[in-house]
Amino acid sequence: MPELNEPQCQAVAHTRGPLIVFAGAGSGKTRTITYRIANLLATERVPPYRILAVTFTNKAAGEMRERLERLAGAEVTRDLWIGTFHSICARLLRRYHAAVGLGKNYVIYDDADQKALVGRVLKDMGLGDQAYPPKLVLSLISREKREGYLPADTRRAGRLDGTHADIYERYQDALVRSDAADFDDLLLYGMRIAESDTMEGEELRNRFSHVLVDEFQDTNLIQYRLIRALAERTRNLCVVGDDDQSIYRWRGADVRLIRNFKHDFPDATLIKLEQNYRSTGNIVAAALGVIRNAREREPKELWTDAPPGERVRIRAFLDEREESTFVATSIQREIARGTSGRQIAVFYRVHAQSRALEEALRAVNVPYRIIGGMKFFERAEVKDLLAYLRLILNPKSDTDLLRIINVPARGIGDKTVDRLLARAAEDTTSAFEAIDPLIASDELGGAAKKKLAAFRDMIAKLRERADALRPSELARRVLEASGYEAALREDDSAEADARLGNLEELVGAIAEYEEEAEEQGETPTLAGYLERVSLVANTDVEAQGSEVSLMTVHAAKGLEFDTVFLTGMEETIFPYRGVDKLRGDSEEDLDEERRLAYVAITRARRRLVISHVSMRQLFGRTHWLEPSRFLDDIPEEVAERDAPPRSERPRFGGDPYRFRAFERPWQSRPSLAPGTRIVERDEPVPVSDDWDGPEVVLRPGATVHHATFGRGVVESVESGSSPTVVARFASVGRKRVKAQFLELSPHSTSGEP
DNA sequence: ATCGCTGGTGTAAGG
DNA sequence: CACCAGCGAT
Repeated sequence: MPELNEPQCQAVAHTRGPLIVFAGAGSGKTRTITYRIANLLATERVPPYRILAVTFTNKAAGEMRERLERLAGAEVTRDLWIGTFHSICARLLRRYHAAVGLGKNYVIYDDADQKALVGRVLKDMGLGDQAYPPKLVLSLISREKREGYLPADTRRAGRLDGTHADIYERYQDALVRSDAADFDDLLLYGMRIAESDTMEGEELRNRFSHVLVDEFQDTNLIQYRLIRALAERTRNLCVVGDDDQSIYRWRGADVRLIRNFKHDFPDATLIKLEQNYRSTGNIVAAALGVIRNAREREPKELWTDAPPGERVRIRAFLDEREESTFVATSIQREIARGTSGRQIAVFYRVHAQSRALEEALRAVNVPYRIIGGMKFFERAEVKDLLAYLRLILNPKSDTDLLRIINVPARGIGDKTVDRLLARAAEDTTSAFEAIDPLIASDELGGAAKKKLAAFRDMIAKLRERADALRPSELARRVLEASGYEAALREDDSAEADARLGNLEELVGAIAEYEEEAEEQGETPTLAGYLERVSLVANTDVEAQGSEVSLMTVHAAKGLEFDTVFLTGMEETIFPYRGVDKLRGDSEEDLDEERRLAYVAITRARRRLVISHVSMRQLFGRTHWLEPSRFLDDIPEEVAERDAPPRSERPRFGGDPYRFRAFERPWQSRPSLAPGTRIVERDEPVPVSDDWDGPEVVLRPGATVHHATFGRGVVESVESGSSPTVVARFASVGRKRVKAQFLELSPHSTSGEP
């Protein structure tokens, strides 16, 4: 295998027994994995259906399948088991659903469904939102599940206080009665079956001869137990990952699993892929500078043969508008020089940062795509149609029924719904099943009975047709029969138009699924489509044509681009410091932020531009922010900076803002202190020069605030060592004041209102 | 039953 | 700032 280096070859050639591969960023990991599977198929003659490969995203699964198709042919790859933990488990549960008490047509509840469900449980129990915030409750429940505890286990182990244990139990009961599973259930159920002493468990443990897990550093305990059980018999378990890129601790991933793999499998072969083929020397050096300071690391060192390339650019701006404009115009310039937008990405730590970037890109007509963020499948109308479809398939799903029973409005109000739920609770049935008995009772008025019956008949009728119709056709009938489409057509707002468009798109997507399924020789089914929809991540889409990609750093994992803009490199943003007091900034949290920065940097092939701002609008308030500490870890010789590292820079305002920003972010609005250079410029992009202090753009038209005079508008500026402005104040008229006594109002530099 | 307002509240990352 | 629950008005 001439295209592989020595350790890569070893990994490919390894066919028996446990194997752990530490694969550094850009070390040819995907190539190695695909070759290894191809080798198992071709040389070892392992039947494809005996190989299981777990990837982190559906997209990664698709890419791996494609690559293997080229190496081994489509007939072979079709039978391989490749997918995310969740999709693999969903697939297993299609077969083994009865073993965990699920029905054949069980539905998968997403976050919103979970929230609705737990909300109902809390209401039933008479618990207030303040004492038991649904989000917190759900995170506790999720933690229990991720550590393998169902309600009875939690209670036995005394892991939660009585009330929380009760909530958990009720919540889980409701799920079971709805014939539904949440994301954690998929994994937990899969693991339980795989470990169980039953026929099904036995069958599962004998099913695969080779198990491979990619991105193993982001695996949680349940996932680990699952694959360990699946590989138990042959012990042909290969895990691939990089502890330096472990960034999902918050959702239960345990980096110790990769670090301690050798404890569980002492005979495991250990291979390290340390040569980076992706990035320039300077980018690799920058990444190493940042990750070197992580406290715990598996000993290894990324290196490269590549020439240094250009320096990593570090740019400072006043606010996110300037930053975004700079990013947008830089991209525009780069595209003008011939780079495809598809080779360019903009990263940010939190979704909220995307807004300013979008505006700036739109202003210069650069096409872009947001990866992740508000998802298509989270739109109300899309969820509504899917809820109809799910209810048709699974009448027990109360969450779906409650979502659409009065959408569009059909005169079934809260009172009626409450009675329906009460009846369902009394009979321990689903809400749908409670419709008939409720109508038969005398609890309702004639009008309500009629409307309920009409709803029941509509769903029942659709259900009768469900098997005979193609899913996309059924979806169309739903829109018709429910009056949903008609209601939107009535409404002539642009919003209603957009919703109709989205519904059309959804029907189109279902039709697309049908074609794909048929191509693979499968029968398209509603259940099949719904499962797929539940499991696609919003990050699974990619940019098309010449679109620039915008995404969070988390979504960037596993991707690479010629040019990367890493924005918002400020303390509080990156490393992120929530206003949430429960989550402090433990060393572990900080380490994970550091690894996240490492992931971001290592995505870039040729050019890396890092930016940070002095003030940023967050949660509706202006925050004054310090440059990220991670910038200090990038070696001087590989960087080209606007401003010197924090340690060498005088603090302006005199106070340690980073600290203040953390404690009371929105109250720390320092004035423009001495040492701040005031510049007058029309060009919104600061240029780097020999200035080594903070820089603020202040020009006529800017709105400022003075402690005594209040709000004012700048008329002229005199820059210099003691910058002074003439401003007109609402209270006292025109005054000449030193800039250090002024506060700058957000966005005032634009000169717009 | 539905609309529309307001005031209080929360504000990371994703399968 | 954006969202939503809760409320009063229609």
